[in-house]
Formats: sequence, structure tokens, C-alpha cells
Amino acid sequence: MLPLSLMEIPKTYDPKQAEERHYARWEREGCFAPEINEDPNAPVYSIVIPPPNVTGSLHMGHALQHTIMDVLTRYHRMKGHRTLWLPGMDHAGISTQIMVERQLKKEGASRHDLGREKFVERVWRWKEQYGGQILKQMRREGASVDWSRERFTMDEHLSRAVREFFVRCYDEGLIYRGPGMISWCPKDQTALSDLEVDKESQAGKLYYLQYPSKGGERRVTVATTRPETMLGDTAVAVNPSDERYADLVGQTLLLPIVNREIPVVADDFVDPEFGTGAVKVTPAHDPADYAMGQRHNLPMVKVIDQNARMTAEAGAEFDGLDRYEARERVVQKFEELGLLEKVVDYEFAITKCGRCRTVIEPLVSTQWFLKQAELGRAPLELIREKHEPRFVPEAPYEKVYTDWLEKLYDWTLSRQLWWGHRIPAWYDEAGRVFVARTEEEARAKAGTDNLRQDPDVLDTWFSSALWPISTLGWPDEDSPDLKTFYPTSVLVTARDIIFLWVSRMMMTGMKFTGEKAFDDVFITGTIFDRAGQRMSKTKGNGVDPLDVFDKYGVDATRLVLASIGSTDTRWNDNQVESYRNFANKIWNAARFCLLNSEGAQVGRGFEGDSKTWALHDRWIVSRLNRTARDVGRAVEEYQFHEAVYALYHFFWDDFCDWYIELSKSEVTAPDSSPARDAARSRVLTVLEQALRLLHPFMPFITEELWQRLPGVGTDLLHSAYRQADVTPTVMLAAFPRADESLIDERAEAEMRSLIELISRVRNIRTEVMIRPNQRVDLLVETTDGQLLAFETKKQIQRLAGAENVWEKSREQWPRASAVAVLSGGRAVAVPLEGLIDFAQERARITREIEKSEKELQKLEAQLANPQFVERAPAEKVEELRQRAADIRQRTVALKQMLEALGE
RNA sequence: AGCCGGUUAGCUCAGUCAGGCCAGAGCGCCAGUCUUACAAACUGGAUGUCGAAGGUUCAAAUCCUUCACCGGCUACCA
Repeated sequence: MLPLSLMEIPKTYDPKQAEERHYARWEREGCFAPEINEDPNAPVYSIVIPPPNVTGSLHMGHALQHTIMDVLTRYHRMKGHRTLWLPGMDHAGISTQIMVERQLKKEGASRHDLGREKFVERVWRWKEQYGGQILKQMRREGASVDWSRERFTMDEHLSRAVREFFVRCYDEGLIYRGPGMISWCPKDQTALSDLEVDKESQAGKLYYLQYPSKGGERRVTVATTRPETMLGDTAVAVNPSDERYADLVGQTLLLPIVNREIPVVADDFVDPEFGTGAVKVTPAHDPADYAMGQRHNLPMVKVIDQNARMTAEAGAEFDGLDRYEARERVVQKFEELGLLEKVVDYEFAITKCGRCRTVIEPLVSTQWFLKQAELGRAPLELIREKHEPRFVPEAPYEKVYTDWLEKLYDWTLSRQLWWGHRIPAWYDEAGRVFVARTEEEARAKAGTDNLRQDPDVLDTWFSSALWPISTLGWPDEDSPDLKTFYPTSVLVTARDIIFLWVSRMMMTGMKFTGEKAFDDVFITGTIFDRAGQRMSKTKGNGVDPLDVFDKYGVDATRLVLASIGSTDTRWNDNQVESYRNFANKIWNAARFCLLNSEGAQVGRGFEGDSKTWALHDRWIVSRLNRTARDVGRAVEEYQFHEAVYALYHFFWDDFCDWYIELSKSEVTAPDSSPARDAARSRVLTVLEQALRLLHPFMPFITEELWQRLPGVGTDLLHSAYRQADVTPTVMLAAFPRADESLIDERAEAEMRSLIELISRVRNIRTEVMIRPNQRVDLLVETTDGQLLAFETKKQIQRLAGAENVWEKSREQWPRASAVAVLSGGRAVAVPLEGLIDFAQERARITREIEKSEKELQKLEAQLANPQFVERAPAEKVEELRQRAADIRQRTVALKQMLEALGE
């Protein structure tokens, strides 16, 4: 390989240039597909992406989740696992339908003008044209997903899975159709499950209304936030133990305005402490009242319709009024009747549609429901008994999940939409229902062709609940992918999705395969803006990941996101900037290595018995193996910030600041020699290993640099990929395995001493204001007759700016010297004659002495405490004694120095 | 209302589960430097009564109790 000139490698890393080049090649050459692994015995690692909305575009939360998933995927791939990360999207029923309806509206049409079939076609066209932005953006992130397995919840296969799920549950009686209290969105005109609505605290009023008894001899006051619903009241309830109302139970009241006779019932639900202790009961328009209505067999009077307008049953005066207009009218009427006791300010929770924020109207309506409680039993047992899946972090999510599974209620499945999986139920003319996988099957069951399919579609989450199995081939139970990749290794998602995805995926997975859907569940943190506010589109305070990529590069952004992991964090550009700088550091370190790579090759230079190597070589290999061990362990424990920390400090501090510096004179020797080439190879080899360690986190820069290293090729790939027909790539190189035998505590300790010595001398130079380019002489105390190695001396000269390094006993030092006492007790001195102002040096030493004495005092106080000496572990006591001795020795030395400098 | 989390340097966060390395990192700050890869760098430096008050312990950022502030989740208090 020809030597590279300075011109060929720019001084600054340009992320965009690298990012554009590598992703396309990885994808083209099939590096993301598990099939690239040709080891039949390879362990399997699989992740299915929690499907983002087809309408969605990338936000920080996604970028965070994707980074975590990609780090895990790339790490395990490099470990030689048969690795699959499966991408895809869900069809987002309501959002997508709204999106397309809005488009139609601009054209002056509605979906009803088009008709169902044409409308659905139109949605598909929309999807092809605008949908799935997020998948394109994932390429930018470097996400190593297997695009050949991309799935969409409306795909034919996944739709078949949905029908199968529905039919089986129906046959087992888990799915039923019937009336129930549901959350209705008057704007979107559909039923919603409780997970699609949000509770919001709101300032409102509490109205105290008086209901006279039938004979008029008494009035009962009830409190309500929704006076308009009184038109549908069919009872008043009190607590059975409430003596104030004991005589009223069983009596009849006359509902004002409508003049309906309603009973007073006793029910434990009523809290005597709240309001007046008497509650109006509107079974048709309130979930709690509905339940009470069931208990007491109360009639239901429907006074509000699906448009949130009053019905004829509310009375002619109110018929057709909006619910809020009706509220004012009712209150006004009560005032006129003299039955409005009072109105007080009151803060209460209001329920809104998760999509459009319209206030939900609770309604009784006929819908399809799933008895989740029965499906939830198996996952509940699993989490209670085996703590599976394993939640990371365990607290508080395992509990959140368990609590949820403990109180499952029926899930409203049907949606009054056109975009989605149509409910596989058909009705004959008599209204009898036939649930079947196909219309043909339904006809056979019904014995007639004259059937009409249920017009509703299923909740989008119904299909997402099947995602881990349906994307892998279920209901084909012998699907190879299902057999190979299920159960998946981990689900990575945000915490607000634990109920929507995690628990339901577990339910369906266990129901149909008997096995959990994933081994682990990693819950990411939430990213806030700088002010600590949740990022949201409406607030416009979101940080667009693509902007961050543009500004700092994808790799730097990924490093920040990986460090965030499961922690809630306020977004801060500084952090990205510092990792951008880190990327640049990597670039320039590699630049140095490459500019000095003639005659060198990756993988060479560390031959022979490690005991014969130079100290800094033993040290860097030890550090490298330690880092490999720490990073691997951290990734496997989902402690990504620890992995990033270890990588950052290994690369910058150990490799750049010390190893390269210590190797520099050899590496940059002007003439070719075996020693020079070996040194060059060693530096390259360490760099190459470091790039592998960094790759899961920083895929682009590592690939960009790895490709340029002399001597990289197929032989560096993990054995599972050596037969693959691909351009050698770091993403298929083996992730470095830590060799414990090369972790050399002694070398690390020796290097620590050397580093300390050099740092202390540098510190002295600054403190006594010696010019940076002024060479000094160094005196190093000889202890136990141990002399410094010739190499080490030369390194000290280079790195501490020393002209000469003399080893002499302390008595031989000139009196006027700046001295530092190192941890082991050994002292080092810089003779100052002619260099500096003695007064300054005296001041410096005095400060040092003060510091030492303060520390010593602390230690002595502790050691003087008999209880400490008695009860603390002996090693701990010994450790402190040793430290105290060191400090005493240091103080003595410093005092001698001070004396030597004269007063 | 119940449950849960957070509060550590000017900023963003580690460290707390398994108590003991004079409490850490990055950014920022101060001083100096173009020292043959890198000024997005190099060298050195300063910075915290670990939210408050009690308690347990030889020893507490870490364990216990109470409180304050911030945030979240759950809930059929109308």
C-alpha cells in the first residue's frame, strides 16, 4: 500500500460523506439479513420493531429506541449470532383515515362521496405516496434492519393472522358482540378503547341540584359536573350506611324538568363524604352509573346521541341541542325552579380523544369486545412466578405491567372506520351472526349466500398485538421464521406503550405459541426539551433528529441516545457536540496511524510472549481487553451509558493521550526498520480493535476508517460470515472477546505510576510558570535501587519536556528544586536554579503541605476511633493506615523541600 | 385519592439495588500553548453543606423515618 499523503485525509471528519456511502452497500450486499450467517449452530438473536404509525415521521423517541435496538443488533451480529431486526409499520386506523379525509375535503369531497371501496383504495394510494416516512429515515440512522422482511399490519398475511385471531377467540367465547359502555369520540365518530383516551385535569364547576321527593315534602341535593345528564337520570343513590338518607332508600323522587319518577337506591359505591352523599345515576351516560344501573336493574334513558347532541328523549325543549348548550339550559331551568342550591369551582378529570382531543362521550353501544382478563392470565402467572419477561429497568416497570394484568377489563375492539381490518363477521337477514375466516366459510355456516358483513373494522392495536408472531409467519405454525426467531430477544419501547404493546403482545404470543413474546423488555427514557417540557408537535418544542444528524453527524447523535438509555433526560446539544468532537478525535487518531502505516499491517506487532513486551504495549493490550470485557458486559446488561463511558475513555485517554504518544517516537522514525514497522503495526492493531468495539454505537465512522486500514480483509470477519459474498466490513468483524489472561494488573499499576510522574512534572511546570518549550532537568528518586528502564526514561523526557532524567538519592539533589511526592512515596524534582522565582515555589509547596495535612488529619481521626479499628474490616483499616503513612512521608518530604528553598 | 420516580458542580447526567477508593464525567469556566493526527486540539487548574431535618452504623450521596419541591402513572369521588 502506498503511503498516504496529508492531502488525502482531511483534518476534519465529514460525517455526511461517510454516511451516504456505507448504508447503501450494507443493504445491497445483504449484510442485515440473518441469512448472511452461515454457522448452523449460531445462537439466535431477534428483535421486532414496535411498529411505528404509517403516518408518523421520526422523532427523538424513535431515534432513541432505534439506536438501542441497532446497538443490540449490531453487537450480537458481530458476536456471530444469527441476528434479525425486523422492521415495519402499523396502519394507524384513525390517524390515517383522518389524514386522507382531510385531503378529500380540500378537493371538496368526503369519504361518503367516494364510497367505501374507492376510499380504501385511496388510502392505499396515500400510503404508497406519503406513508412510511419513518422507514426512510431509519436508513439515515444506520438502522441495520432486514428490509427483506419488512411488514405492514395490513399486509395480506398479517390480515389473515388477524382474522384467525378473531375467529379463534370468538369460537372460544373470548370475543363477543353486545351492548356495553364505551368511550365515544363525537368528532371521529367511533368507539375507542380506554387506552386511546387521555384523562386531563380541568377547572370546571360542581353543580348542586335539588330533586324533590314525590310528595314534595323533601328535597335531596345531588352534586354533578355534568348537569345536562340529569335528563337521563333514572335513580339517585346513597350509601346504605348513611343515616342521613336511611329513610329515603326505596322512596321515590320526582326528577325536575322531565318529571320522571325515580327511586332512591342504596349502593356501597357511593362515598358519603363526597358532595352531599347522594349521587344522581345516569346509566346510559356514565361508566360508573352504568355499573350501578346493572346492579339495581335501572332503566337506561339515552339523552345524548353520537354527535354529542341531545336526543328527543331529553325532551322537546332540548332535542338537538349541543351538550354544552343543554348544560346551560338545564342549569338555567333549575335556577328558575329554585332548585339550584349552589355552584362551586371544581377541578376534575375530563376524558379526551387521544387523537383529536375532543371530549369523549361515554355511551352505551353495541360493539365487539374481547375478554382480555382470560388472555392475561398466562402472562400474569409468568411475571409473578418467573419474573418474565425481564423488564429493564425492573423498577418500576415490572410492577406497572403486573398491576395492569391484574385488572384487565373487556377491550372494545370495533371501530366505526373504513380503514383497517374489517371484522370477519357476517349477518343473515334474520340478524344472526356468523364469524368466519372468509365469506365463503361464513356462507357455509349460514347456509345462505345472502349475507352482509359487519361494517366496522378492528382496533389497530388488535393487529399490533399479534406483531411478534404475525410478522414471523403465524398462523402458519411451521413457518421457519417463527420457529427460528420466536420468542424474540427483547422489545425496546417507551413506557407509555407497556399496556398497548408489551402486555398484549405477551397475551397473544402465549395464547398461540405457549411461549412469551420476548425475553426482555427495555423501556427507554423520555426526552424533554431544555426547559423540561415533554416534546410535542402541538407545542412545537420538538427537536428534529434529522436536524441533529445534519449538524453533528449520526454517529455522535447515536452516542448521546445510547447514553440516555432508560434515563429521562433534557435534550442538550452540548452533549452531541462533545461526541461530535469525539468522532473527530477518532478520525484524527486514525489519520495519524494511517499517515504512518507504511510497512505496517493490522493484526501484527504483538507477537511472542506478552511478558517480553514493552510496558506500554502490555498496558494498552490490558486496557483493550478490559474495555472489551466492560463494553460487552454493559451492552448485555443494557447499561449503555457504561459502555459509552468505557469506550470514550479508552479511546481518548488511553489510546490517544498515552499509547499513541508513547509510541510516537518509534512510529515516526524516519527510516524503515523492523522495529518501526512493528510499532506501527501495534498502533494499527489497537486502532482496528477499537473500531470494532465502537462499531455498534458508531457504525459509519468506524466503517469509513476500517475500510482504509492496511491489511483488513475477509480473515478479520467473524467465522460465521467468512463464506459470505460481501465486501469485508467491520459490521461483520468479530466483536473483540476479552482475553482475561491479557488483563495485566501489574502493567496497569506501573503505567499509573508513570502517568502520575509525568503529570506531576507537568503540574510543576505550570505552577512555577516554566515556559512550555523550556526543557528542564528531572531528578527521580531511586527507591530500593530500582532504576527506570532506558525506554521509560526516554518517554519521560518526551512527555514531561525533560532534557535529562537523573536518578539520584535525595541527598544529592540541589537545594533549590521543585518537588512532587508520588503515591508510592517516591519523589521527583525539577532543579529550579535560574528558572523561576523561589517565593512562588515556596507558596506552592506550602499549599501542598496544607492539603496533605488536612487529609492526614481526617485519616488520623478515623484511625484514632477505637470503634472503627475494632469493627471495620481489617483490610479497610490497613488500607487507611497505609494511606496515612504515605501522606506522612509526603509531608515530611515537602517540608524538607520548603526548608531547602530557604525562607 | 392511591402508587411510583426524581432532587448530586453554572448546565446535562453517572454513582444509590449489594454503605467504606479525600464525591465522578462531558460541556461550560480560569491560565497557558500551533509540542512533527487533531484549536472540534493540547497542558495544567478551580468548582458541590450530594433537596431539608432526624435516625441506624465504626462509617451514609447510598439504608430507615418525616417533610419540601418537581414529574409521571393509575382511579367508576359524582
